Amino acid sequence: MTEATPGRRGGRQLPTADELRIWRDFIETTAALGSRLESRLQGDSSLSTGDYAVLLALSEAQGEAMRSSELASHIGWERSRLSHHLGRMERRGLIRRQECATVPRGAQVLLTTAGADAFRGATFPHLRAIRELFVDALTPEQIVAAGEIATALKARLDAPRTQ
Amino acid sequence: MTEATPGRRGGRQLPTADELRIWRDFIETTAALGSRLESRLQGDSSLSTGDYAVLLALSEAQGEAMRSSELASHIGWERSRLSHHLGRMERRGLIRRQECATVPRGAQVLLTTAGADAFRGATFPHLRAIRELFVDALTPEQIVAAGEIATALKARLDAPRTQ
DNA sequence: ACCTACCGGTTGACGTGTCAATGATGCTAA
DNA sequence: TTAGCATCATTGACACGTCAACCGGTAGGT
Repeated sequence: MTEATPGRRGGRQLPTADELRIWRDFIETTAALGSRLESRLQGDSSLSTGDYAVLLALSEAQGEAMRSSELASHIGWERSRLSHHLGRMERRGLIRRQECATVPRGAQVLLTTAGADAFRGATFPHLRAIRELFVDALTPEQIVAAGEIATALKARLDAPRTQ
Repeated sequence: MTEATPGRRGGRQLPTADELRIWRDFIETTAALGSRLESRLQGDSSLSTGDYAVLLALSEAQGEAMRSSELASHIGWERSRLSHHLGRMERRGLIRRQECATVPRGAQVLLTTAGADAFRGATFPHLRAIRELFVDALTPEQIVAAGEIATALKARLDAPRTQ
């Protein structure tokens, strides 16, 4: 729709100065928002957002357990990243790993009671921080717009041709 | 304005399910956009976005040189982070460091010719990637909205009380 | 039976980021 | 003068992410 006429808009190769200024504001602010959330979570619960994502997925799984690669695809991580992270979480006693009986070569990831406790303690302050720093910072219309922008950006990222 | 009546909106402590879904889409997509830009830049020029930020600042400085802490505050980094990064960039020959004549204990950061070349080679593909993945993915109205959202989020992040 | 190819998971190397501690230097006040 | 004290920059320890290599095992084809 926006790309119907390659004459004006599609012909340009580079962003304008205004577009570039908005781009920088946008990417830097969202990155800063992410790190602020990260450090709030860290201070409130000694968990990273990565820890939180893993614990959330395990909490919602039946038996509070999942196969490793299943967990990886559920939270959208590479297997290697998850393996490293699980190693660190295991050292801190948040999860356990054991061989999977049903699937050969599969590894079950189990929530420990310490992990479940940490997750429960982290949830409320984390959601409150999301509300303070994101929801309350925007008007309802802006929240809707943010959702639409995310959808549009995601569609472009997932599009095969543009790489 | 939005916060005038604590009855409906200000009274709630936690985000709604819809708000939370938008939050996740938003933060995950912007993070993915950042990493895609990162890997595009890496592939096109063997520079990271951190390298690019440093080289951009130095290119625009008179004499293609800046004092270290000046550079740090210009691109919004902690001095420690910059010091580590400059060490890696120096190993790759992109910059040089030397004692500053004017300021005692100050360190001048200088662009090398290799650094300037790398920056020149990286600029065009980087800006093109920004256009493809951000500008072209959004309607003009969405770009404006993205700028306003970034401004609102930044204002909240900078507000002292909410921390 | 054997070779190959894939699959699930781990590991190592390295770049990156934060935090806290450490020099090195100049300023200021007892 | 000397005892703090702030400032500029670096360093070390550690968490985190990606990439490529690896390992053990199952499955298919010959």
